[in-house]
Amino acid sequence: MISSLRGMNDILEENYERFTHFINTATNIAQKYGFHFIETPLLEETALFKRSVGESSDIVGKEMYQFIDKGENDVCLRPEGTAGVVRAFIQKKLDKAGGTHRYFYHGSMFRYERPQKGRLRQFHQFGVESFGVESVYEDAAMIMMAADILLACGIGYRLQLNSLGDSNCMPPYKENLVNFVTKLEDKICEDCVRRVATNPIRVLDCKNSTCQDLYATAPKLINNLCSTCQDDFDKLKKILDANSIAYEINTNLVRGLDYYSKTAFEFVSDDIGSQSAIAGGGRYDRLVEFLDGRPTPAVGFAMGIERLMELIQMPEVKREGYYIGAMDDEAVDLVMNLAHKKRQTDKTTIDYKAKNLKNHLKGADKANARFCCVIGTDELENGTIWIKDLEEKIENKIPIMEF
RNA sequence: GUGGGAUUAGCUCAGUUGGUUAGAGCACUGGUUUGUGGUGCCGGGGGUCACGGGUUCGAGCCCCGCAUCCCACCCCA
Repeated sequence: MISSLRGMNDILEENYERFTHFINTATNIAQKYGFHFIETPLLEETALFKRSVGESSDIVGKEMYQFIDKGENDVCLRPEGTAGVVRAFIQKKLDKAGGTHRYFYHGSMFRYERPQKGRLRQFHQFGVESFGVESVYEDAAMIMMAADILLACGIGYRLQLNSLGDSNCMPPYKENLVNFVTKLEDKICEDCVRRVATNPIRVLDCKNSTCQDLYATAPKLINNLCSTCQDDFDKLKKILDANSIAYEINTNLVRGLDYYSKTAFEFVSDDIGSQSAIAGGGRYDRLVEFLDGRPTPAVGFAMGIERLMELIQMPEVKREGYYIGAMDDEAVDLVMNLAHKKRQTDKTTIDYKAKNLKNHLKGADKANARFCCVIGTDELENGTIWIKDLEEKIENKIPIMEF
């Protein structure tokens, strides 16, 4: 038997119901916020991700499905969605057109990681990206949209917030931190030594308690923001307060992708194990420029659909449509004919075998039909059909012509 | 990538110190004497015990390998 590749799952049956329910709910809400659907290719030039996500990130450094195609192009399966959307935005010259452009997308992402619960090699994200709005109100709207989607799906969460600063305050802070940590280099753990070289801010997040003690007096970015960043961060908190969105400040929250600046946020669930981030995003004002576009402010977030799936509260399934069965072999052809007619307007289930009434009622239950319709000898003779409303428990016979 | 655990029917799991034809519940399917369901009763199908080796007279059970999933690290959605 050939089975699917490691970390790559099929989505079917009950999982498909959950999956589509989420997509429909999220799509609906994104549209209410004025976002439009965008679809970008799964395969992109490798350079796109190296330049956007950043070569220092784990995603690009060791998790990409990268290969040389038959035309000798260096390509890879997208590990995240933002880079492709930004590329499309620039390619369509919307950066030069000006104005605001808001998109949402959903689809497969690929990362060559060791799978565990909530971490797959092919997984699905729902994401949104907003271009051209510098105002921090847009950051707040993003967070509110994500919160609305989670709420609509009945998913509980904790919202963590941080500011990563901008090109004014981040570089000097980073230098400051590197100096601080470098002095401790012989005392900190191996991972931290590596982090100093790749993504220094991550050391603050280290789980090693020795490291944590050493970093207690480390400079915090949140105390070193420039006035613009500080004002925006304060304003963001005010907007969220005014709209009853609860949050906690996590000064160690660092997005793993290099392109983020200023607002960074993460929605976390305590009910799905160690892979607890269910949505994450933030502002990325410099990314369009990095990818050769005209400087354009932007903000976005992405949600991990598989992680949300088991948290989604599914709406109660209601009885729907018709079930039609025959109690006599001679009636089967007629049943088939009626079903074809009924299917033009309603969901209709049909049993091809003649059975007694009890079994048809059982079948109608199993199909979760609202109406159980049966044709037996009596009905054949009189040209009628027996119909029972399984919810209201009302039954009657009507002429077949009126069915 | 590192360390640990698990793997028996479609699903959730039993399976004794290694010993005959490997079990249960649920699900599926059929019947239930006269046309009333979701919740009665009786029956039926379904397993290369993940896979590959080894030890043994004999392996679901012991040993080695491998795959997948799970947990932690790491990372992130």
